[in-house]
Amino acid sequence: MSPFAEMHARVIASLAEMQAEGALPQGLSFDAVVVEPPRDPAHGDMATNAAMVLAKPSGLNPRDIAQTLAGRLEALALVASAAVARPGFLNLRLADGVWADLVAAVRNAPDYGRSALGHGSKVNVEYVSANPTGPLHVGHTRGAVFGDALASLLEFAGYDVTREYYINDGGTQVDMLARSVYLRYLEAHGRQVEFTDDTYPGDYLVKVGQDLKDRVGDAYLDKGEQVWLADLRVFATDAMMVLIRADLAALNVEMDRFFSEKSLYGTGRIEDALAVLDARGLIYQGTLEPPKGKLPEDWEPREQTLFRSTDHGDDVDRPVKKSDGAWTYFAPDIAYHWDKVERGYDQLIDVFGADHGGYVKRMKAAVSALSDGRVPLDVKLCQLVKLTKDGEPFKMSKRAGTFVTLRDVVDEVGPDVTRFTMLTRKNDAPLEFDFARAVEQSKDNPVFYVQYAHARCRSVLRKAEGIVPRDPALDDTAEFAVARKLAEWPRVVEVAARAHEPHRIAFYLYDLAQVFHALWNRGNDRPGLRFYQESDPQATAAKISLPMAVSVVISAGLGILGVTPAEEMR
RNA sequence: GCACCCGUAGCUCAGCUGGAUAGAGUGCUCGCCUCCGAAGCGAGAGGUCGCAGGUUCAAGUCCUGCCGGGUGCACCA
Repeated sequence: MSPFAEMHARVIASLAEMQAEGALPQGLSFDAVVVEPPRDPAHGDMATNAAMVLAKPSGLNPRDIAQTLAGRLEALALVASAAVARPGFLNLRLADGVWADLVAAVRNAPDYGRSALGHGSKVNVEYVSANPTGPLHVGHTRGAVFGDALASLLEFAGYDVTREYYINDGGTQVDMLARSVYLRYLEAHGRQVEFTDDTYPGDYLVKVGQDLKDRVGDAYLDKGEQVWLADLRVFATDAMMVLIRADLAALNVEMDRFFSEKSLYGTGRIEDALAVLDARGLIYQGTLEPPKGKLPEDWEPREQTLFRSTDHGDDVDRPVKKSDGAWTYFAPDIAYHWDKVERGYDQLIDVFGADHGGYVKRMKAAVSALSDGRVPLDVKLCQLVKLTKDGEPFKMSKRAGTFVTLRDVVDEVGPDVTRFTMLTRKNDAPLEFDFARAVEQSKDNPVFYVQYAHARCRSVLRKAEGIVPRDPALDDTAEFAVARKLAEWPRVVEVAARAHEPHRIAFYLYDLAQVFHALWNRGNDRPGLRFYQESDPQATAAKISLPMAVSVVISAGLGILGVTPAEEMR
């Protein structure tokens, strides 16, 4: 248990005692009471807002509440002092032994920070979900890294997580892909071909065309679409999914499930999902108002089958069937989310590119309607990635020609650097990814800085191999600073998991690395602070708990981000 | 025209889902490696948190309205 969680429990217990003794009125909610690290370390180790949040509902002066609470907490062995500060904060300073105990407890506890927050509830995280029409590009890379790290984070926080990829293999873009492969097939037979606007010109289809030739020989030559289209749709998407899976593997992303859009057609799944909405009176025939502002040239009123998404927070109702009776792209998406709801998830998360922002409300409306509001859907939008090299824009791909692929990035800097760097920004902030800076070995490269801290820990521990750690005796402020930072880890995990924001883990690791490096640097001036004491195994035994604990937390944190901790910097 | 996201130090960005004197990196200024664990270290300057109201003990954080930037806006996916 982290010191913060323990102190929180103590504070709540003390408040309950005060209630029992009549110092506080009955019927108060303690939900808003928090124990957190103060911004300014001079205020102490922890602070609680209990007195301030209880002042109003209890009708008491916050100072009086704080004073009474202070007296109770000071009686605890782990509290060195409790001081009431101006607005009504209660600042706590903990006994030195608390921090030493924490370090001793963490040094062999790889599960430190793991949380029961999720209570094993089922979460489905859908990410990447790129059209199977080509290799993954940088935008997908960010989504892949973000989604994967979020999934790991939720696992670490006690959720039962499924990582899922929705294959958009049902729409017209698959016809385009199939025709493109056909062109490459003709090419493989030595024919001259021309790629039009509605085909994919990328080199990655050359091999697919050749593979097709190897498989069917000249059977499809000079034949119409009706002969080969259906076969090529399958053949081409299968080939693309092989490509995409390999791309994901290069990034160390492993999905639990690939869900095919195509599998929804002709099976009644879409009809079933819409029947659920219909049963709730949310499906009707109607004509939409033309959009305000600029009117599309070819706009004309058409009667369509509509989903009354406005009943669930959307701005306008959305068509599920086109005027010709075919499904819109929204219909299978509804069915897919209905499938997820039926599979019993307590919570759904979709990771989209920012260009799909306009899609969020209708998707939330659909899930809300399908689950009667029981299953929350959180949609995380990932902003664009701007690629640069030494500050200069970096655009062309070696492979795809028109766009930079995931492979281009991973080949250049490796999966670890790719992943960490992608998480050094909040998901909804644009990300500048500089190839040169990403591999630079300096303090302003967070990847290196965190890896370096871990490598230093491991280096010390290799030197001290065979020495059994003793309980640490902390006495320097830099040592306490590291211990305090370690104490924050479980809180960071929970806060990040609750907010669905894995970047918080990356920033925390940077902070931890920073206080650790600071302590290391102090060892320059004060040899007594060094972890490895050449001629004094006893002293070393007392010192190495700290680097052990730090490496435990950095490993765990990097593990969440999907980054391999470095044993040494080479 | 509407919706969503963003606006914080010269620059790139954090800010723990309402807490105390708003932080980090970089850049700038000054001081530090004949020896030590310097792919650096220490110190300093730098801010009307886009603007204006509102909510309350407390607002960078929540609400409203503007300003500026990005994204998306009937049967395409």
